[in-house]
Amino acid sequence: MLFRAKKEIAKAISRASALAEGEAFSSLEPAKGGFGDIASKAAFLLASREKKNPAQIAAELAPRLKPHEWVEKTEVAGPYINFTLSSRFYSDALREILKKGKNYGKGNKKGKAIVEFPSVNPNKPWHAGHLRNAILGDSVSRVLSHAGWNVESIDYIDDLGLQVAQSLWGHMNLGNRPSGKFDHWLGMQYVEVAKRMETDAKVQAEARALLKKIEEGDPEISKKARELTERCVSAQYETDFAYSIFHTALIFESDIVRTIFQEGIGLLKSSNAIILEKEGKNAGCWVVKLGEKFQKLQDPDKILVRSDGTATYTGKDLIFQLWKLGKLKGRFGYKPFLKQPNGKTAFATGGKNPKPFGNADMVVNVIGSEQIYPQEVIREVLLRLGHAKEAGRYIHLAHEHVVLPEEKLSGRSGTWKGFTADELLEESVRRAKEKISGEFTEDEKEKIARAVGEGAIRYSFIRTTPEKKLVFKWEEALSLEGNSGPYLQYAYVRARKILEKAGRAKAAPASYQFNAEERKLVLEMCMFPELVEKAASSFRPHLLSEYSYSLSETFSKFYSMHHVLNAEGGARGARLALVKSFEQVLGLSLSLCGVPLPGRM
RNA sequence: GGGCCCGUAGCGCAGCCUGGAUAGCGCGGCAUCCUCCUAAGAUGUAGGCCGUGGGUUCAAAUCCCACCGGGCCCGCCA
Repeated sequence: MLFRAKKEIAKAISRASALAEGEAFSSLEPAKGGFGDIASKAAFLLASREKKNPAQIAAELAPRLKPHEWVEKTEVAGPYINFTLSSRFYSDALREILKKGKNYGKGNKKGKAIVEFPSVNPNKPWHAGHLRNAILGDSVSRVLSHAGWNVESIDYIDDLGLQVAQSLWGHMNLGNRPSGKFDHWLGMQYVEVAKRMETDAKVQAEARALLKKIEEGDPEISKKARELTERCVSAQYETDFAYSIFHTALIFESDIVRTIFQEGIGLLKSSNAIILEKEGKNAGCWVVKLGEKFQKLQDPDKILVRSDGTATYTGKDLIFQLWKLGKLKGRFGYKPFLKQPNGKTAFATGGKNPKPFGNADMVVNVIGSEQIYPQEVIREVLLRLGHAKEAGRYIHLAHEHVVLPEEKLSGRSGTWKGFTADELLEESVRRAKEKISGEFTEDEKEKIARAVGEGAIRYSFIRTTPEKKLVFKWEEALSLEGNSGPYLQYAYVRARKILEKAGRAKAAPASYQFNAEERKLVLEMCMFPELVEKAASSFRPHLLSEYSYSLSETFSKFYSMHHVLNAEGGARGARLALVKSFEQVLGLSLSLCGVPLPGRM
């Protein structure tokens, strides 16, 4: 609706000036406080072209504009031409938002996108850092989906790493009587094994031997390792679910090795993207010669296949990415793995059922920024394999890490203890519960605190841009006031409460004259579709958390200044329509950020 | 040696892609507002050479260059 209004204004400007409609359209921006609703910078453009004073041009141009019934006022302020939208526009806009309901801001169909996150090693609980990755990945999935992509959220389970071998060693030698949540218990045991490995050569040798057996597919050891990792992953996913983070499929590395590895290696070797090094320090390895594009690297050759025939991490990842992009014929067999609270089953490889997963038009990998270089290598190989289009849609969504004020979060040394995703949520819920005043049953309190506690964390983790390091402080992460998740939830609940008491909401009467606070609220709701598109195309869900906050702020102000239920005449109907659409839009926006909607607060 | 990211109020952040009207927000400080759709709220106020120095431009927090601080990367580890 706002788009159409801008289109109309652009048309009018174009008709009255030398600007093309497209230029006129891009000269439009939201007007700043007190200057109407939409501002045009067209005069600047014309001024530089005609070598005239922009203010003068604006003054001449404005009176000749005959926009549309949606514009009620055209004013000049220096070089700016400011448009004030009419009440007619506002009532039309409200009607449209209400009509579209859950589909408001929904984009056109765009193909399939695979989003990969968080790929945590399956031998420890998630800590705050993994949580940031997962929240980012889940939010991006939600946003892309609303923007029109068919999204598959995929988790890569590295069940062949040394970490798993170490945990298996611990399981076999340090006792296997888990207590408490399995991933926590296993994680603590891993810390112990890692410590021993540093000092005890025997432990190291035995763990390495186990790793070899796992990699070779030794029937007994592989089975044990798989059981261990699946059990750990199941425990990790309880955390996943507690934060409303969901997946389509879990791909185990052991299944990658079994199913597509040889084919992938073969494809690479037969291409001219990588070559077999005959001599020098990399003799016997298959490498990508990065010399041309990565000139200043200390070593411009990246090894993908070692001289013993095994693939490096980047080599394996490359093959997996080729599968995601539909470049390999091999297909995984799946089994239902976990029933998720959103009603959808998460599948895991290692079963017998075929599934149409993979073969994506776009790949988004949510991985720490320390992996920028290997991710670039993969993109470069895609290019050399002739997949230019795919390389363009191979996105590394790089993010910085969560650090503690004094140290880093480390799986091996156990600094995560006290900062696991589970402990964060528990503490957050506890703080939320403490704050609940009103008369609620214990059960209701628990429900509210769950939603608020979860919302506080999801919001605080998503609101900072991914490229910024996040120093974890309890007070900030779990903030319940001001710019925080609960603030948004509170605004939502207030709107809901009004609607519950009001009965059926009707459309705004066409003749109603909207006041300043009402206009601001509608205008902001009109921006939602544009925001969804922008957040999706830039892979920045924090744009939507910021939007949600701003929208809630506008609503809170409206709420404190104008009554709805006991408003007189047309105002009641108009405001109810306004509140109803606010509840819809904020609800949508919050669900895209993964902030749960509480029933009451 | 080279590359990437960050640097905006006491603290935590948004804005930078796509340059324009007084640089926004939260916490903390101070001062107000609950007989009224729940105050997890609203209002006001103090607080900023937008890291530094150059350049481009009619116009720079925003674009370009150099530098300074902090983090990360350049492995036959993952």
